[in-house]
Amino acid sequence: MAEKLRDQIARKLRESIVDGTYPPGSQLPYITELMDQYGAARETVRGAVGQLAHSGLVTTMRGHGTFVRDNTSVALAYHPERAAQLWSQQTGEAPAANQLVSARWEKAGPDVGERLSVAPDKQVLYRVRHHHRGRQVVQIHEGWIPADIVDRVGNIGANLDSVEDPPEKDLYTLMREAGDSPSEVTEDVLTRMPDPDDVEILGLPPGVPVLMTYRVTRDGSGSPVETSTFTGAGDRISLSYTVPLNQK
Amino acid sequence: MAEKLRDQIARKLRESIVDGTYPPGSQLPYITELMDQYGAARETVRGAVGQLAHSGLVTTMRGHGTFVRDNTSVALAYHPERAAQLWSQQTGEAPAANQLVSARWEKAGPDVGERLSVAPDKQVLYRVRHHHRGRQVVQIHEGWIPADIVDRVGNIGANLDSVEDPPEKDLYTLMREAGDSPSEVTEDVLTRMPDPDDVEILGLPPGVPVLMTYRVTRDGSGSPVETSTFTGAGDRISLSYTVPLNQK
DNA sequence: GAGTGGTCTAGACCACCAA
DNA sequence: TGGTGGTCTAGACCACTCT
Repeated sequence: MAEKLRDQIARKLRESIVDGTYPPGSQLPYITELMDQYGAARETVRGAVGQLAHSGLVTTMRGHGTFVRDNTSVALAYHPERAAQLWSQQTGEAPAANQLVSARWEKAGPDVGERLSVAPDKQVLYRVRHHHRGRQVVQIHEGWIPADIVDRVGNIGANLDSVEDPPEKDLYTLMREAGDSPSEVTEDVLTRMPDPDDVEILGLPPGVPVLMTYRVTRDGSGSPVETSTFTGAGDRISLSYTVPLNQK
Repeated sequence: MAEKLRDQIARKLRESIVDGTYPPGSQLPYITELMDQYGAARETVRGAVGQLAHSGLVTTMRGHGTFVRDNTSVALAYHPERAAQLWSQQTGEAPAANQLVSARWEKAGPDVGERLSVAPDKQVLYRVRHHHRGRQVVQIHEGWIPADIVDRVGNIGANLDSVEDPPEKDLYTLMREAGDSPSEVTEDVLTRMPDPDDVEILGLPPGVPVLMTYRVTRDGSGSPVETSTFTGAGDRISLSYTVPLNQK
């Protein structure tokens, strides 16, 4: 079967982008020009451009035109080993800001309960943080801590009433001081398209997926002391892991 | 400003999906029914359903209807520590198959050269593998090995002519036997939307991103012995990392 | 005001599937 | 054969930006 007109337009535009005819930041022909060029109707051309937009290749700006997106810079890298400051820029800039958005007690529920090895009806401290870079949120951090850990660590509770997150000691340091030393983290990484809430909070353009990280932190005896879910903006986040290999 | 009709239809359908009115696997109303229900034109309804499809929530099947996708099972997990067998199913099934697709000598180029710490014009062995689960490819593995490593390891070359990948010793084992023991891997994880090639090879439905993993394997002295790029199907792949934390 | 992309329509025709 | 979703059209009107 013949190639659809819309797919053909999209393919040729895509080829022109990857071969450098339209470098990052440059402007694609106007929709009206593409209509003339391919003898296609408006909605057909828009469908073709829409394919590129949903692939994250271009961005459309009403009143201006269509522009090639620059996807070369995924600046922020997350290293689990450095949970203390959580963020390090690959360029060596300062860590990203870290804002506490909400904190409350709730039941663990089946998912979090399994990750923390506690019963689903146990109370856990649920906290949400937004990691910023400039004014933009680049990652949503949801964390759950069992009640007995909170009791021992104690001053986590001080954060409950403060929305502004001071440069306090991080959770891992507090846990060590309380005797619940975290010694190992396991992180499962997945990807998916964002839901409307993610788009809203992270300010995601079309065609950008999110990185999901499910973390469980354990103490020396293997008992979970904390679990977290991270939702990162796919165009601004990368994760970095360094793992030793078992020698033969 | 009023909510667009298309967005309104999409939002209500989305809400009906998440609240269980349309559970995974169930069928959404036909386009013609939604046209009547909302008094909207065909293309408007299709745009709304298209939003859900691009979010990975539903799948449309010509001649049948629109169905809610089941995204609960991301069965395959990748553990870098177990590079020997590369894949382990969370359910404990056998590792996925591993097919050598191509192998050839080429110049490292700037990107691979930097990752391997060799000059861009140095020759490297470039190999492509497809990781299968059943008949489907779930991950594309591109690997680059410097010429001097290949010389010492030697029998990597045996794979050059074979398209079927026998259950041979894996690369890490061969390297250890040759004295180039890999002792550490660094993996950078990103996500993006697939390009048409990815869609073709991985058989990706609309609205599914890919997981990109950039790996560098180093020996005991910190010299790179291998680098790889993994492109994983976002609906069938997860990565799993376990990292020890530095004790205070 | 002129030009951009965004929304929406009513209708035609095509490709695929089941009975 | 009848119903499904997919493609494409020609045209109207809207929202936004710059001059």
